[in-house]
Amino acid sequence: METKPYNPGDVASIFEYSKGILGHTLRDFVPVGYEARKGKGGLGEMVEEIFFGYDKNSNPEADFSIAGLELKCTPLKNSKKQELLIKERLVCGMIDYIEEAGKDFEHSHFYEKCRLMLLLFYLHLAQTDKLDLEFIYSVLWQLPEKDLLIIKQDYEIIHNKIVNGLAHTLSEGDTMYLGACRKGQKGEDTTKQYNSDIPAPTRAFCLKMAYMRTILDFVQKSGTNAICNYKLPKGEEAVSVDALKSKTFDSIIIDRFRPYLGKDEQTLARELKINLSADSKSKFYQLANAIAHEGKHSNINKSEEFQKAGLMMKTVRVQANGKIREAMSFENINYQEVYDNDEWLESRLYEIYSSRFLFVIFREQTPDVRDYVLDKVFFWTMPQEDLATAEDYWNNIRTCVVQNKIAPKYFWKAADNRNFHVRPKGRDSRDLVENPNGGKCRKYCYWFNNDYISKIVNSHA
DNA sequence: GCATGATCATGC
DNA sequence: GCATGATCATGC
Repeated sequence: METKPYNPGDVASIFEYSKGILGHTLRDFVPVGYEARKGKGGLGEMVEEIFFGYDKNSNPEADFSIAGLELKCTPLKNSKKQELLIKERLVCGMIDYIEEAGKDFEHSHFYEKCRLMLLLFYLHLAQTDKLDLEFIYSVLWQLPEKDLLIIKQDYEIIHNKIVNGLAHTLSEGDTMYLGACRKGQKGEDTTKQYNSDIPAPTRAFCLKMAYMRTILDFVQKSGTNAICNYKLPKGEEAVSVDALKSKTFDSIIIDRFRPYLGKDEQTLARELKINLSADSKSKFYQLANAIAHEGKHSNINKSEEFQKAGLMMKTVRVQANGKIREAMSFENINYQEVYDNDEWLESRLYEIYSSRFLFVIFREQTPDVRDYVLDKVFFWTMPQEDLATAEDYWNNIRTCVVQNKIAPKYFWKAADNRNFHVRPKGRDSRDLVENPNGGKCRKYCYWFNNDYISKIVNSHA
């Protein structure tokens, strides 16, 4: 048997050896006359063959199966500011609905292969031969115990839908870290599912974008020599490991609100020991944050789990007449991002709108008295059909930005009644930002229309 | 009365 | 200084 420059049965040895590819492309190692593989998975196979000297023909088994290690190559991209960004969610195996229905988490393909991964981040460049892509980071990623608890809960949510013949209703927004993402030609392929005749879109297990970003964040902060298992540098934890052992993440959060349901602003402020300034525009958010975060001063949207999951808490006020007075704003449109990226599924807006939301509803008791009480709390994700509308919305925004038409008359308005609109959001009218077409322009942000929020709130008892 | 544009407190 | 999470304020 051929000797390798590393010990194929030893994780640490493989990891050490892998660092030799950093700053290089496969071209630096490729033998004369090597025939490049095609397709998306081709890069990983070529790394095994060319860099690790792995002979597929003599051993068709999984990557480094002796060491229990899964090799994954995953792309980064450069922003216009030359920052490295995650390009894609990490796909961790197609889901065969029929086969998966008979499994449990501990026997799932995901658990068996992805608990311990050697991640090789490379820089994606369009129209570039795979042999010429540069490898940037190598990280040995062992899913931390706490993440595994959440991922197991994610798996069970996905598995339940599969078993109940609801695979066609799966959505990446159903779950926290482990997602069931669409896969296949234009994301339109369907396949046979378990326990139902309804064809379901083909999907794969994946570690979602937000989770991948925290891995990249870890690598960049600790250097490529570090072996996983880390604490998120900023942001406190929302829930403890111990709590996750007996309850789901969702129920832990929801249960924190129960003792406060029906209570008004002043009572909540008193019980939560918060000094609210009367003219704060985000005082209901502050109250909700104190409840959800168990009195912690920090913003729960910045907590470890909310960040890793891309989960967002939003508060809504419902007037006594049942109407929602205010539309809901999201972050400012990053014109450069919109300008640079022409893929809806890779857009920041898609990430925001396909993420999970924790809605906290306050309801006015007496018309025009503003005596709001905490009314209800629920998790929500945007339905597929609304995401399709969101794609049109994003296409319009992108056209506006690319054609340098960054003004209200070109954007969707609330009056257009299409769920979403664009409106200013800045310190004041002189608050400007760089226009990718040159010069400066006003700040605008993404919004939900009032009636769209109404629909969401009313669909939850 | 509501859609649209304008603006604010806060925290990092 | 600026992003965040919003609400205010006015003109149609």
